[in-house]
Amino acid sequence: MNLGYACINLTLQHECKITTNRGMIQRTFREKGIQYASQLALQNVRDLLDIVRWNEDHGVGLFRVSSDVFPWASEYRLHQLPDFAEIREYLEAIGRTSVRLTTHPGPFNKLAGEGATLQNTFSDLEHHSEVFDYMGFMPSHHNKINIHVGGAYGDKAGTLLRFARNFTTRLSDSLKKRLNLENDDKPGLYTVAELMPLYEAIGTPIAFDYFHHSLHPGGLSEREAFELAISTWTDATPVCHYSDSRRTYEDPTARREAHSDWVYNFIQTYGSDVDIVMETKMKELSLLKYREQFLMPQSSPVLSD
DNA sequence: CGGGGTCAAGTCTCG
DNA sequence: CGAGACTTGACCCCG
Repeated sequence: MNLGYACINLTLQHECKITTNRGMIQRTFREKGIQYASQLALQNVRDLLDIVRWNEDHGVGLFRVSSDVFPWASEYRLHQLPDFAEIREYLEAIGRTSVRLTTHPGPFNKLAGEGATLQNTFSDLEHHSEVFDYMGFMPSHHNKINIHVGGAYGDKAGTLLRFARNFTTRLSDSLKKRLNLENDDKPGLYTVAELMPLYEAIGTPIAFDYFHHSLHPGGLSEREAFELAISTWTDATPVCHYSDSRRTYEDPTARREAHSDWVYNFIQTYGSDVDIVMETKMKELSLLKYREQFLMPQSSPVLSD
């Protein structure tokens, strides 16, 4: 099992200002254009390599790449960036590491949407796939591009049909082989069971999100939903997302959907081999702490006393 | 250089 | 019915 975390390494961020999400507001992009976007992207990929190598050095075999590495990516093609040759070398170096890289494009991606929304979704998702191409990854769910269905539009079944049609007819083959779905935390959206027909229609595996499931289980036990979800991964080790509840463990006034800073419970995988992305606010720190608390026998209170 | 207002996109839910 | 959240607070201006 690989444990991983998402987008930010707090240790490197605080010690060396290493981050991958340099960006700019729209006005700055209008004023400075692709030239400046290229400079920021170059710094971002350089730092991404440092973060991925840090992960390797610390036995962290899974990492979610931020979607902010290329600022305003929808406004240009990667090969048009003035610094592209150098950027590409960094992407290739990142791809040669042993860390399993995944990504999670933003909530504006609506593959069941229409018009400009749908066009923007195609462009953003293909961008994520292209970055993985430059990293040298064969298209598969080993390097997943994880999204939510993104809305129900008052008609869950019809929305899934539109999603499946757009997936089948409008996406590149590489993207199709990388895209996967995730269960939602809101009652109006999709449980693992509700995503199964979509998986059966178009083959998009389901990343099981423990916390979302706890908020919106749809009649299945955690074990049932977990096992259903991991049964959909046929070309790669299943990925699950984990967080505890901030409201339960850290702040009774927090929203019920808020993620915790740390992990407080042993992550039950029911005997299956899965990879787990920790979606906790303390990032790699919560991962290191979890490993010490729950995975290293010598630190168990029972044995060390 | 620190603090605060502001910031692309869509949809849903909370307050 | 508007603000806040979502995978992630950071940018940018002003004092």
